[in-house]
Amino acid sequence: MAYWLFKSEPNVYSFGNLMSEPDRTTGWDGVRNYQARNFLRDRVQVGDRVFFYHSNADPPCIAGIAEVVRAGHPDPTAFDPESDHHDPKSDPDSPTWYQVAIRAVRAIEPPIGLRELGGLPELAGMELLRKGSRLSVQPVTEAEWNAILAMERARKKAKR
DNA sequence: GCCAACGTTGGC
DNA sequence: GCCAACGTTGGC
Repeated sequence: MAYWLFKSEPNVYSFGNLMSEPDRTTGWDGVRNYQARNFLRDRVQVGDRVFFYHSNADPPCIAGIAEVVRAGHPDPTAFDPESDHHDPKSDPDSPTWYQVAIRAVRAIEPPIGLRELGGLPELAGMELLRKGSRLSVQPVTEAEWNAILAMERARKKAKR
């Protein structure tokens, strides 16, 4: 099992939106970056865990955890002229863009802000924290994943 | 709103 | 293949 971080702007699609879906599941469509596409197509597997990150939010934060319920398959919005993500150059016989399906596992409440993450020494090499990082689907190491969950537990404990 | 960092496009 | 111009991302 591998770990990932998926970015979404909450005013477009939030973790709350995912929780409200039938079966709390959605297709992660609309990714139009080749590096992110390669991860979705080739690397993300059923059972992998995902941090759901809110970008362009106040504050930017990890808002929840999801699991992958379907591995990479062609993104149907690329072929839909009505979609904002329509790509007329993508050939259905050789699709350019891929999606996976994810299901919400649980919210992280309150969310863990980017600034909190920046204070964790274990995350010094994390892609999310790299200046200028824009990758919307990014791998998370097991050490990074565990450090973030440990911070969440420590926070709960401190509140009691 | 600003702007740095980044990815893509297209002329050459 | 180079690289300038452009559009986008995303924190602040």
